[in-house]
Amino acid sequence: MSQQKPSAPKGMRDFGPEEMARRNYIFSTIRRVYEKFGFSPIETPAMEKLETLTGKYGEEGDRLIFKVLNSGDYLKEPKVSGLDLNQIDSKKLLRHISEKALRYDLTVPFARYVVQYHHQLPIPFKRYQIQPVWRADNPQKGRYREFYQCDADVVGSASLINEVELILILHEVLTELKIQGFKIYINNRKILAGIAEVAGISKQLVSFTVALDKLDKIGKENVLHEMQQNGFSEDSLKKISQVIDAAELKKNTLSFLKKFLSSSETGMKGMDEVSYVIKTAHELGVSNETLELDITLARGLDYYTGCIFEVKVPGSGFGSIAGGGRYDDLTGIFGMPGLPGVGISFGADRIYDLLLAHKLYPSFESTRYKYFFLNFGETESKESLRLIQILRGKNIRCGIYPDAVKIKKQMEYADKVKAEYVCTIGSNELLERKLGIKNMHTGEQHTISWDEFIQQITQEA
RNA sequence: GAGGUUGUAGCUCAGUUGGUUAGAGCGUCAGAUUGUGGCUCUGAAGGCCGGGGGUUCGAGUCCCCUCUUCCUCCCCA
Repeated sequence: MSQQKPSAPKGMRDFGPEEMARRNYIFSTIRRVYEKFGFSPIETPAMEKLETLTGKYGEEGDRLIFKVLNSGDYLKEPKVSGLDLNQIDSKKLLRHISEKALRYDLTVPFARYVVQYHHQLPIPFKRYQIQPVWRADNPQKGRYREFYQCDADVVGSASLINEVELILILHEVLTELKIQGFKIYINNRKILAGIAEVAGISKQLVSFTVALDKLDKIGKENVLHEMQQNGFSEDSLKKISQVIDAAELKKNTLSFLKKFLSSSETGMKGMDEVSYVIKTAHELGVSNETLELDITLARGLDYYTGCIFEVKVPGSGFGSIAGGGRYDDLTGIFGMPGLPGVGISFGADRIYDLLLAHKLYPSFESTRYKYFFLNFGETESKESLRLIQILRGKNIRCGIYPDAVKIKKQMEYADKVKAEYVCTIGSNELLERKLGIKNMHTGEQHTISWDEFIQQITQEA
């Protein structure tokens, strides 16, 4: 190769016409359901101020935020900004060279939006947002550096009806996309806090949930071992062990937890919330197999405070395809406390991969042209264009080959773009005010006059 | 951030222990067919073997660095 092969940056992709047809199928399904449930669309910019984003996603999350370099020569006058290059680490340097970043998710920009425009928003405010987000993660299966999230959030209402409705949305979208065997897992941060409280490890809540989250991957023994290494007492481990046993049995988990958490006010509140949500969703048609309490579900985002959801297709080979949860004080960080919120997000790119791997797409036979005109030269093409405009006036997809090249070539092109009919106005047809029409499926061909053709089209339309 | 893996024609890939002029299929282009696609046949073009450095008489092949692909951990959608 004489030149460097061009390519998109690491972890970022192009989408051709075929891929766009499939992606739009996913987006339009999600959008349709969101709107049916009364959500309104908004968009926010690709970049936010760096300070808006940092500290919301945990330590790991902060590392994965794409920072955008300031414009201008920021090293030119270091004294002005108080920058001493001789004694500075990269963290301190960052503040001086970057004050914008690409959004990491859609929830935090939305919280910023709500605080900024709260005076003109109907509260509770239900919005949906379908836009790309960026994470400086290492790409791998189902993981990209640029991917689309499809969020729906309700702010300004603490009612659990919102949780139930979001579950109904998850259920409806995934059912419409014909995804078999998806499971909505639900948990509540208050339950996790309650368990930690009863086990006497409230202070190590994070390391507790991180270890517990790995249960289905590494098993009970290893989870307990990891907790032991983190310095949990024997007594604590014994209690946690009981919880794990109950969780793995998946039978009477609810009644066990109600007993186990009876001494914890927070834990009991979490239980009440989850019980209500599961029961109500069930009454509204979400089956028990689809919606399940999973007390090992933790989720990494720092801002969740109540119910948390995650959707997986067990055995599909893909990670979670949707997630969400309640965040009761996200707007407080931006100076507006007391505005609760809850939301969900579909990972469109993972759904895309999953539908592709399981061959779940309907066929998108998109013929660009119903009538495709060949180009025989200047005078002939003008007549073709006149007819084409008449057709377009009747909302018929049609067009002409722009150059008067060899007919064979034009035919090959018409075949490639899957035109239904090819129309010819050459010198012969021009003289007789006629037009050749070839059906590209059957290969049949006939000639009719221009007037007849227009008449026929008008009748069909 | 840690570990592994991949890179050869537009695409998918061969290329033996280092040894002449790096191959195939598909695609592209031209012709068989002067105004008609798919099928067939004939022919042609197309490569600094990801990039840089090194070992060697000699490197697609061995060594180092870097980028990239895919995967695992971490974390996540």
